[in-house]
This record gives sequence, structure tokens and C-alpha cells, in this order.
Amino acid sequence: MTPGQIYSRLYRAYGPQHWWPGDTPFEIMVGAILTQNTAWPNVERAISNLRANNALAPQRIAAVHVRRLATWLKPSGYFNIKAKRLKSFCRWLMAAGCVHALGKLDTPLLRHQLLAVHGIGPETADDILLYAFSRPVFVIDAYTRRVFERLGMIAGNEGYETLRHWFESGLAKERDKVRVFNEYHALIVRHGKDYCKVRPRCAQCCLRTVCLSAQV
DNA sequence: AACCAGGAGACAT
DNA sequence: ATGTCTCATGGT
Repeated sequence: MTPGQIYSRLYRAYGPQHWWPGDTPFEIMVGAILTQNTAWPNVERAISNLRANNALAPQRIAAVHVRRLATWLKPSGYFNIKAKRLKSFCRWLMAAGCVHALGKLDTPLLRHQLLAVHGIGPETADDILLYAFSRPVFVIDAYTRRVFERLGMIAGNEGYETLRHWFESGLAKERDKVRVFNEYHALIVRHGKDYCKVRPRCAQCCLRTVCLSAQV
């Protein structure tokens, strides 16, 4: 069983996921930071608060006081930390000029720049690269590790970069990578939420037979 | 009523 | 390099 075949099964089972939820690249980037170890519905509440206060723009977030920003972020949890992270991200964005200016950087450089921002780690950087900048990077998250560990295809404790390169290599033709990586990560999360949780619910899972044959 | 969620940074070893 | 602690709200 290859990662490509798993993708086919997931896509057949769930269909297109239409990721990332968000109207603009900037909103997608904000969501990527706010969803760190946090359920998405809580992030939507926080984003609604930002929009209601006309604060869904880098200049506004950079200008507003952290204490006030934190009150808007409250529903998404870790609000004090995330207020700082959003501000440092927006400062970086403004220093670079704008989203369009950053779009001219090549992917390795842009990734390096993102990782240098306080509060942006490997997964958040790759969320932003893939879903806001349409770059061919594969996002590795807790669900990715869990699902593929249970499938017996990885050990689960590999380093982030090891797994990222493993998924990125040979999964799709060059011009299809962005579309496939986009859909694949969304499908993994969808599948993870429905069935492959900490306490799995394998009864109706579309990968159940694959998992069972891996249990040896 | 614990348990968990679309992680990352600080700090110790 | 690798492991542990902290951060916090809301749904199940």
C-alpha cells in the first residue's frame, strides 16, 4: 500500500474538503496561527471577533494593544501567547511590505523566513506556504503521524523534515503537487477527526482493513 | 467529568 | 539532539 493509494481511498470516502476555510490569504495565515493545538470552531469565533472589530488586517493587529487583541482571541485559547504571535507575524508581514511581495520569494527562502518569526513552527509555516501561498509543501501534523503509524507505514517518531520529504517525494506530478498536497492534508485531518482519534473508532473506517493487516 | 484539539517556545538534560 | 512543561477555551 502506497501513500497514493491511501489518498485515493480517502478521497473516495470523503470527497473534496475545500481547504483552507478563509476568504483571503491573510485570513488563512491568521487561522494557521490561531489553530495551533486548538479545535477549529474556536478559531472561527476568534476570527469573527477580529472581523467585528475591523481588525482582520496586519496594520490593525500590529497597532492594537496586546491586551485588547488577547480579549478578541479568547475563544481560541492560549490568547496571551497567540496575541504576541499574531503581532510578531504582522510586524514581519509589514516589514516585508505585503503578501504580494512575499509571493515573489522562492519556497525555501519563504519557508526559512516564516520559521524565523516568533510563534511560527514547521507545521504553521507549511500551512501558510501550502494554503496561503500555494507552494508544494506537505503539512505534517499529529493526525498524519497517527494515521500512518496505525497503517504501519511509518514509525511515528520520525523528525518533521523526514516525514515531510517522505510524503513530498513521488506523490504527484510537479504541476499537481499543490492541489494534491492541499487535498491530502485536509483528508487526513477529516479522517482523523472522524475515526483515527486517540481512542479510535475503526468500525466503519474506510482504511480499517489496511490497519488490520498492519497489526502484526 | 476527564479528555482532547488542524503546536510552539522555553528550559533542562 | 531529545524530552518535559506551559499555555487556555470549548466540545464530547
